[in-house]
Amino acid sequence: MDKTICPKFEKAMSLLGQRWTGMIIYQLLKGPQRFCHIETTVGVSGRVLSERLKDLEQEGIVKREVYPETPVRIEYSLTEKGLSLQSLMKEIEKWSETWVEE
Amino acid sequence: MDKTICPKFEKAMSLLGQRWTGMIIYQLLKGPQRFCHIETTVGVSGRVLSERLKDLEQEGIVKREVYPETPVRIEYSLTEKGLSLQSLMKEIEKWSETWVEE
DNA sequence: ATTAGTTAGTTACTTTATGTAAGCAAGTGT
DNA sequence: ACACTTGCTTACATAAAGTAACTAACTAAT
Repeated sequence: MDKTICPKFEKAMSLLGQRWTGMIIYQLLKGPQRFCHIETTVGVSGRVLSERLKDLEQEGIVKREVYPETPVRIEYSLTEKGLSLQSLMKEIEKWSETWVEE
Repeated sequence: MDKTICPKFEKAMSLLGQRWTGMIIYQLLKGPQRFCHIETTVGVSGRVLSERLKDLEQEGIVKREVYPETPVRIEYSLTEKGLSLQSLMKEIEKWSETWVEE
């Protein structure tokens, strides 16, 4: 029984284990989308969504692109690093299908 | 682009996406262990650990066993449902090794 | 018999995170 | 000028988490 926990794992967990972060990534795996669409589908408040997207951008997981249309369109999408979380999300999906009851 | 999110996935996420929950499960995958050992290795406060262990027991993920020795020994371990999270944890580990820098 | 030490918590209080709802900037449409 | 859009931010209220002291139940030592 090891006394210590891998710091990389710990960092990954402190990211994914944050409220809403997983749901936001899961939602973005469906394709690039704008702020208010994530807000309504995920059910997170704009205040927190804004915070999370900034964190995820900082971590290189999410990319933000501005299209100066009218009204302005800003699209959030996953980077390579973000997309690499797909198999992980699939695992959670699989687990939930087997073990979670509605 | 789907408008809705699978409720089972959502429930799994609200569990695993809770602060400390992932770390506690990860730690318990190393084997059954007692309260204060989890507390120190994971670095979670006793107050929250107590709360989480109750939730996880309720969800059927963690099992609590009392050994009336001196001083009393109480061991927490994973149930079958809890152990089934191993591959998921391995995925997070794998991802963190590839993408997280210390 | 009193004092100290053990584990597994709980309790009261403080700090941090999140929710809620209103407001703002920058633009178009009427 | 005024309403309407998106993508936020701000101020304030509530919920969650951290901290440290305390308790229960027992042993071991003084």
